[in-house]
Amino acid sequence: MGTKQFSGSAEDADLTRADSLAREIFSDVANKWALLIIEAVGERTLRFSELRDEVEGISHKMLTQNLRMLERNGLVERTVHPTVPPRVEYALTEPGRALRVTIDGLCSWTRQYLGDIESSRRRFDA
Amino acid sequence: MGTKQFSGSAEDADLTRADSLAREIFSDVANKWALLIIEAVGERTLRFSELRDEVEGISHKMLTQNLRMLERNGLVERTVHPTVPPRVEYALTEPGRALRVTIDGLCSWTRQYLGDIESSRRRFDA
DNA sequence: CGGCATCCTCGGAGATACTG
DNA sequence: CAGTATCTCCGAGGATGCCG
Repeated sequence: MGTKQFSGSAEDADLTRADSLAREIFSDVANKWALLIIEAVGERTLRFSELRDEVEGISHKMLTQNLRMLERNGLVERTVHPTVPPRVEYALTEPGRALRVTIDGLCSWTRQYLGDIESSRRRFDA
Repeated sequence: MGTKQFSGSAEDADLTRADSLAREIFSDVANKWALLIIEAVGERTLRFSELRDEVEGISHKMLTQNLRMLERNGLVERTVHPTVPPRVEYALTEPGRALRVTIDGLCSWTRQYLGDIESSRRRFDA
């Protein structure tokens, strides 16, 4: 990205480092599955299998991959209960909850403009 | 997605239709390049080549593809000036500007939690 | 049950070149 | 300058199977 999105005032020190990090995070987060997972977890605490049911159409593999990534970035917290069978639970962290607020905005936006978009599509496809 | 994100109260009539449309739109929009392009356009009116410079790392092809998609959904408006050489300009529509507000939120979020995320990553990678 | 590894494929995405 | 088309290739992502 052009840098304008992320760099604030900045002493210009290693602005580029921070900026490339920002781009990296943005790429992680600005992806369909990641957003849907965060939205799905919400304020609750869900098991792996519950999440898979919740996030429609996601594969086992994609779910694990994205959960790992989100855990790595500190957006979800993973708790393993050493029972048998194993029980693993996921919940949003504070940064995760903060992110969810903006995702909620995205969802509202979708709902709000659903009609406009649909008709725009019809016009375009002609 | 689990439906809960998009369906409001809903008469249940063709809720599924609206819901699958919402999912489709979400997939279109919740992608790195689309978001970066919308953010790049902002309140301005940019030419194709300006956009390519603005959106760091995007290829000619990806830019056209995404611009078509955004135009189809009515998020950007494409204006062709019949000069020579041709001059094509892109600007956000009302829905596009509304979407940009939430993207701004995403960018702020990234800036705000940059540090937390970086240290979380370091912890995880150990 | 949740996670990881392996295999395989299908299409996303870059490079290149041509038109208006 | 902007857009389209063709070719190619790499890797995202699905399916499957095996561990703890």
